[in-house]
Amino acid sequence: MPELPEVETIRRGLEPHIIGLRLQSILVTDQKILTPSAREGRLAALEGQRIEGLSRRGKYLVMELTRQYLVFHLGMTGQLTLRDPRRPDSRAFQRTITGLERCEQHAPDRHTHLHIIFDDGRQLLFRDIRKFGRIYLLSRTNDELAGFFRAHRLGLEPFTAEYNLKAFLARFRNRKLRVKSLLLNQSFVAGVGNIYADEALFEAGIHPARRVSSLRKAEKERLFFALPTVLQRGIESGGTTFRDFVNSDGERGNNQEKLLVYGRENRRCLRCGTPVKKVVISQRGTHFCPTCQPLKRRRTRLDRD
DNA sequence: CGTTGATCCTGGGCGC
DNA sequence: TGCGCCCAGGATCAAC
Repeated sequence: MPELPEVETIRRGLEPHIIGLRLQSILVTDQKILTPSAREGRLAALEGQRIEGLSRRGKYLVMELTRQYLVFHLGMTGQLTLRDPRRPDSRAFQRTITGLERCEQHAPDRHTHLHIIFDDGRQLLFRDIRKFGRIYLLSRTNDELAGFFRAHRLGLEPFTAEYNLKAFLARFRNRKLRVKSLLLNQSFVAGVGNIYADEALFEAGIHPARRVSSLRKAEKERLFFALPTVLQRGIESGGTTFRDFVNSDGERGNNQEKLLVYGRENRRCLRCGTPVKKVVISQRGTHFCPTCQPLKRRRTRLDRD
């Protein structure tokens, strides 16, 4: 479930600690998470390369090395944590109450599929219970990164200049799918997943089952502003942890306490008190307030005969 | 091309 | 206590 805010939280946590480090060795214990570009010993080429940058595009985390890019996608349950073997580990990846577990690194276990060992002895561990995560290896010398994102059809990047109202409105075209489905499509706005899609639609007062073609301009504009709002809130709260997300220090996020509809089925809407409903759209659990996000436009004086 | 639905994967929660 | 069942969902791919 790592979406843009969770990946950005990890990026910000790792960046100050790993820039400048040299990769000493890579240990792979499950090839499943490696795409063909990173398989069959190709990761050995990383040894000796230095980390020059750590960036993010949508839900992808990009480690910029001397000659190559190591690209991570965390899928549903992917975790990237730093570990110093000279320091004590937390006992296990136990579920803990938010805030209790502070800066406790975790020892590798049977779900840890990749170890990157740095020249100072520290390790970056990739752990992924459901193995939906993927690791890609790209050339940096003949820059394959832009082509990679093009091939994966990544759309507008929030918090950049390309995320502007004109480009946003242009991406609706004459599409017929439901607005929730559009938000989950990474070729629309990159980095939005199930949680933040529901939150943005609540923020914008739009029913998730609305057909995109039925949206009025004012509604599209509200959505344009709602998306960065909920994403920014997620980043500032250190990401959303329902079960598996932890930051690079092994800590849980706090944004689950700030969510307005996601995971609040049958509980009262925090704005109006109506019980929050949950339906399935595009095979995804979808939460909304039937009052704040009406499916049909309420009749107003102007609508009457 | 646009859209929908199956698929991958594991642990947790539930009913019995 | 334990078993079987079902659910959670991001991206990809097949099908229409």
